Amino acid sequence: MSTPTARPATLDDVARAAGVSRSTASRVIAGTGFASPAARDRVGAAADRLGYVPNPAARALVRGAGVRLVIAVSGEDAGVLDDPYVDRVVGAAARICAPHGVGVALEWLPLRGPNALRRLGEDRGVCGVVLVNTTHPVLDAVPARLRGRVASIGIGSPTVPSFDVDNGGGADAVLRHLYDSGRRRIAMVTGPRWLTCAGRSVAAYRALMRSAGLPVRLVTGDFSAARGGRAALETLTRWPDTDAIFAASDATALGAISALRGRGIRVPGDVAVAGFDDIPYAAVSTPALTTATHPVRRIAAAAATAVLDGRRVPPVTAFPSTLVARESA
Amino acid sequence: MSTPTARPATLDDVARAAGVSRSTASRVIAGTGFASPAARDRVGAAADRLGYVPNPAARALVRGAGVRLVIAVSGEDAGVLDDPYVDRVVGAAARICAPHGVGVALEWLPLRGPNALRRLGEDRGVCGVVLVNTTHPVLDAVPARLRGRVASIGIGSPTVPSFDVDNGGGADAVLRHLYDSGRRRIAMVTGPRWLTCAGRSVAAYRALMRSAGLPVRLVTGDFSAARGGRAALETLTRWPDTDAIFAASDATALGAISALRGRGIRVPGDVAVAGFDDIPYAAVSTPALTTATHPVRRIAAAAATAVLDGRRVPPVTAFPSTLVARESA
DNA sequence: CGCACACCTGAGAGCGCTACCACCACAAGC
DNA sequence: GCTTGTGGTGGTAGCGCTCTCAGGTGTGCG
Repeated sequence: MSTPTARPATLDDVARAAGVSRSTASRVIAGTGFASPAARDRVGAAADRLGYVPNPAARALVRGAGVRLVIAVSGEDAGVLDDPYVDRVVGAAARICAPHGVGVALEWLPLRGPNALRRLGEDRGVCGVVLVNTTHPVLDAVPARLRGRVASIGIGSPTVPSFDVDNGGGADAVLRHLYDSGRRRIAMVTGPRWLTCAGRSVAAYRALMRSAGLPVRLVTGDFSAARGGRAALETLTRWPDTDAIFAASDATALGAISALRGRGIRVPGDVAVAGFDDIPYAAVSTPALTTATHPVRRIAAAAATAVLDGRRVPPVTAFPSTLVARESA
Repeated sequence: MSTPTARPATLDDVARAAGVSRSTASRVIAGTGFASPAARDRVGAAADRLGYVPNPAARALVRGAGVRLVIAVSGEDAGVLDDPYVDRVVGAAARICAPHGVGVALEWLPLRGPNALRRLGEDRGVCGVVLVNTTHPVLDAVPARLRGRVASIGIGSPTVPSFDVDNGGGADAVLRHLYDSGRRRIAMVTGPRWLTCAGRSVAAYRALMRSAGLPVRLVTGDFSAARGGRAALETLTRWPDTDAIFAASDATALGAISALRGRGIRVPGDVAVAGFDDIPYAAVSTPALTTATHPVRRIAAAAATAVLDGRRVPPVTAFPSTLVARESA
């Protein structure tokens, strides 16, 4: 019923208890190779009885596998690791990894210096890397050992599969909603300029403005609420007749609404504001935020799964984004 | 400058390159035992040149150390893992663990069945556990192998150190603010009933109400926005003259404000609403949320550090919580 | 009857590392 | 001279597991 000693059971203990060799026990536990039903039953029973859990370190050592999945986040400085978005990615990945006996580590990957991935390549403890907000130089410098064990949330490359929300589709849905509700002077507060994947929504914005014959009004943001507030004010200063702001993130939108309210500008009365992400607080903000969904957890889980499985996956997986029309636009 | 082969360098490679034995190289790298300055220099140089990174699996195997820190979250069901609060804990822990070559895994620890920790005790891959929202039965069933390698965010026990925000102090600061601004019919929406640590703020509420001779109006919540909205409405139904609601979390407060607004009740005009946590969105909500700080990341980082170091720490570490007075109360 | 070909099993090497132990050189003390 | 350190070093046994390889026991077939 319980382990005789304080020491956790090893495969040897299980084999002895089941009356088979370590090899056979290993085969049964790992589910590889041949094993008679009888042996299978006895080993299974012994493992249960002793509460046997394989030692992932030993397993990783002999298989050369690694025990750690690294979430590598690029950005200006290590402060990007303090982002709620990054937290959600890490949380979702940590949940996926747990049953595999794999842990998740969070590191900042500087934009300069493509050698950062090299260190992770040398570290045999690393079984895979999920890149977040990365850039092409990084994608092009994947060490040989990590080939096929890297996924990217955002842009990808021929060798690194990409997982992301359909930025263009989501932006398009929001912008059309803005247009359909009569807005004609629509400005956009973007994500950081260096972030290529954020460019998709900007492209959708430009395309729609052009096809509708409307002016393009772009202000660079960084996904943060603080920057969103400043960007909204800047927008109204440069183009006072703006009647709608599309923010690249909900945080930005919330910051914009707050700043606008501080200036006595009504939302959505004077200016409609829409975001992107549909964070949990979007539904209970005042006014309730109109936005497009961004299934961060599902994206992160898919990226982690791809790395863990090491299977071939399509080069690009885009998760659909749908409009959530509430009150702010 | 670079590894000659595609295979990452091993300690043997370093030793050979430095012209010393593997033992000496190990001593220098691990920083244990004697080593002459000359040997130290040569090994260090060789390690740099080869880009040597120790294999954490091998190290863990021989030291019997474990490579994974498990964040074990208790709650009604596995859905608690989807909480932004949990995400922040995991993010902060993952950041602390990365330099140690340790990964973080996220698991749900059912409230029933104290044997859940037993499995983690049998798993030699687990180097420590951080309990979140746990209960006494779990704390009293720590397996021998994990003794001294468990920390709790929330309540602790004689053997498991506790790290938490000063719930009582934070609640007290918010409630006094409510009282000082003239509110006299103050209701509270609590956290889940089974969560003992949440009881501290309830105790502070009861104490203040009693000493001020005010009526106690308690409604049970669960920290969520949805429940917060329903709880606020319930409060106003049961006690229509309520002029302030203290919510045990910002999400709850935001939900309450949203629901109140839906009923045409003005915040803070008719009812003041205050939260607890000071989440990033509290500053940009409408009205800006009055709340008390809750340094989740610092708490999680401290808990992870304690587990990683394995050093003795004080049984209780309470992080101060301060009032952030904004518009909602 | 022998031979191929399943299916199944156990011995044993070895993944990369640390830690124990034996050893060596040299200095100090009787 | 011999002992007793003291600082430094290398040999080597394993940590717990997987996986290859050499067998060993059946069945079907020429």
